[in-house]
Formats: sequence, C-alpha cells, structure tokens
Amino acid sequence: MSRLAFDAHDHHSCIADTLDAAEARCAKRGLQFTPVRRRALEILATEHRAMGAYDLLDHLRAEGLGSQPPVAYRALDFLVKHGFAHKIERLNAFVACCHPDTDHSPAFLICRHCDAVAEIRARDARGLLADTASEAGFTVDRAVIEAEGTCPNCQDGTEAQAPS
Amino acid sequence: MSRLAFDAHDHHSCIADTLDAAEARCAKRGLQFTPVRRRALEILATEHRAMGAYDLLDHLRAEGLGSQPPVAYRALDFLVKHGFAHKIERLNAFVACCHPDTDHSPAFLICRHCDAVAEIRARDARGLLADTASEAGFTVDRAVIEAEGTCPNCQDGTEAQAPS
DNA sequence: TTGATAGATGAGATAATATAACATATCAAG
DNA sequence: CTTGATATGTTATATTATCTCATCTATCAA
Repeated sequence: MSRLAFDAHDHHSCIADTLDAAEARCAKRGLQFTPVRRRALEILATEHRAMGAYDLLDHLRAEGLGSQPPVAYRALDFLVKHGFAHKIERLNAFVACCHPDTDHSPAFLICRHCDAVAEIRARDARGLLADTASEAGFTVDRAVIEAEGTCPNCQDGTEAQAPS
Repeated sequence: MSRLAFDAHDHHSCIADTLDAAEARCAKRGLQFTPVRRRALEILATEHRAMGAYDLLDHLRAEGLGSQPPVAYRALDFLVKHGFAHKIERLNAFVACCHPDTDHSPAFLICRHCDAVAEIRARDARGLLADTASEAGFTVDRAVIEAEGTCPNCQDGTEAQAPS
C-alpha cells in the first residue's frame, strides 16, 4: 500500500494525486465533479485529517461555495458514495481516501492523542469477519473497521502532540 | 458462543441472565447498580435491539425514572463503560451485551432489512487488525467492528420484515 | 455524631450532527 | 424548445450529545 498518513510524505503531490484520480474516475463514469465537490475533496485532502461536516462547511462558506449544512452533506455524500472519501463512524467525521485507484477494503487507525487518522487495508480482517458472519447465515455488504489507539508519532513518551 | 440474536431463543431467561450477571459484576467491583441503571439495562435487554438514547429515555420517562437526556446518557455511559452494553457506532445506538460473563471482543452484524443487531465474537479479526496496525507502529486500544448486511431471517425472498 | 468526600441524580440550557422539504438552476438528450 | 435528470440554494427542523450547576446519598474517617 502507499504511505500511511502517519508517515512524513510529499503532501502536495498527495493532494494533487487525489484530485487527479477523482477527476479521472468521474470522467470515466460520467459523474459531475462540480466545483463544490472538487473543493470539498481538496479541503479534506489538504487538511489531511478527519473533519466534521460543519468544519468542512466553514471552509466552503469562507469561499462563498455554500453556507448551509446540506451543501456540505451533499458534497460528502457524493464523495463517500463514489469512494473518494470515507466516513469515520466513531468520530462522525470524514477523510479523503488516500488511494482511490485501488479496489480497497479500508480500515482506519485513529490516534487518541493527536487525532490523526490513517487508512490501511484490511482485506484479511474483512475476510475473516465475512466468514464468521456467513457461519451465522449473515451476508455482509459493508463493514466498518476502526481501531483507536496510539500512533507511532505519539508513542515516544511525548504524548498529546498536535497533529502535523 | 451463546445463541445469536437472530436465532429464536428463550428471551425471558436471556433477560434474567443479563441482569443477574450485571448485578454480580457490580457487587464484585463495588459498582452501584442503581435503579435507573438497572432498568436501563433491562429495557435494552427486553427490546433486544439497538436503541437510541432518546428511545431509552422515552421508556425511562414513562416510568418516572428521569426526564432529561443526561439521565439516559449517564446510564448508558455506565453500562458501556463496564461492558454491560455496547454502542453501535454506525447507528448511534446501544444494545445490551449478550454474554457479559466472558472476556469478549465483540463485533456486530446489523441487518439492513429488519434492523436486528447480533453480537458475535471477532477475536481473530481483531488479532489480524492489531497485527496489521502494529506493522505500522500503531497500538490498538479498542476496535469498532460492525458489519452491515442481511440476516438469515431476511434472506428468504421476503425482505424488509419487522423485527421479532 | 459529625464532617468530608466521592459518586449519583435532577433540571435547564445548549451544542453538535444530520435531514426534510421545497424552490430554482443547469445541462444534456430527444 | 422542452423534457427529464441532476445539482444547488435556502429555510426549517430533527436527532444526537454535552455542559453546568444544584442537590442528594452513601461511605468512611475522626
């Protein structure tokens, strides 16, 4: 997989890649990558953390791209529906998807100290879960897998750091 | 593990077991199993589904056990904190724990059609998740694992049934 | 018995998250 | 052009959760 959000990385190109990939997928599928949607994704990617819908709305409002909650929720619905962003249920918040190209089964690592959220692949864990479920006769459509704990940057004695 | 919530079972004794186990654990740990807390757990166990805090509050209010939201949230906090109930993040709702005796790593199966929620063990899936996380230097304290899909009772052509 | 303390409850207000409902706009296809 | 589908603007409201401060209760030590 690509770099974890915990790692240092070239964030500028990471934003550009995210937007380019989204643009390409929208074109391919005939989806409208409108200014609000594009900008919403860009804000999520730039902030690089889980943002609440109202956080996002504040940004959009400051840029004249809409002032009421439905604007943010609609953009987020679109992004989540098409896999450009994910909702973190535990936080009632949203993150840009780090690798929208690949067909992925995301799980999330949420740091309690610095609030960073990293997306990882959880194919195996999902498989196991689906197996266990099917023994009970249950068919899984979608699974929420979110781990809370301490990220590598916050392990080093110095806790409760601010996010980078 | 004990029976799944999807299965038919002796619900009366299931409620009694839940309450007895909670009472015993509170006694052992010096926790106050007060009337509101006890009744809250009893309501959750009786309804046998994921209930919102305000649903629970409605029941409590009808019985004169409190009328304001904090009453319900405090009782739920207590129950969740001590493992007598769980929060389903995906639904912002709460369920009584089916087997509070055992040291368990719960995961949940949420039926989209009838809204039933079953608690299963997910020790293996959790282990895999923790392994993957630790490769990234992340230490997991707690994990939310919730699968949405179709329960065995709703597989049989006749969908969108009411919960039992 | 008294007082101190911690935990639990009561009550009012408000914060934070999310959706309903309806009007208007945009745009591509026929 | 007009129709239909999708997107946006706006107001209002629903749902979920917490803050604050006062009061009460149980326990324990002096």
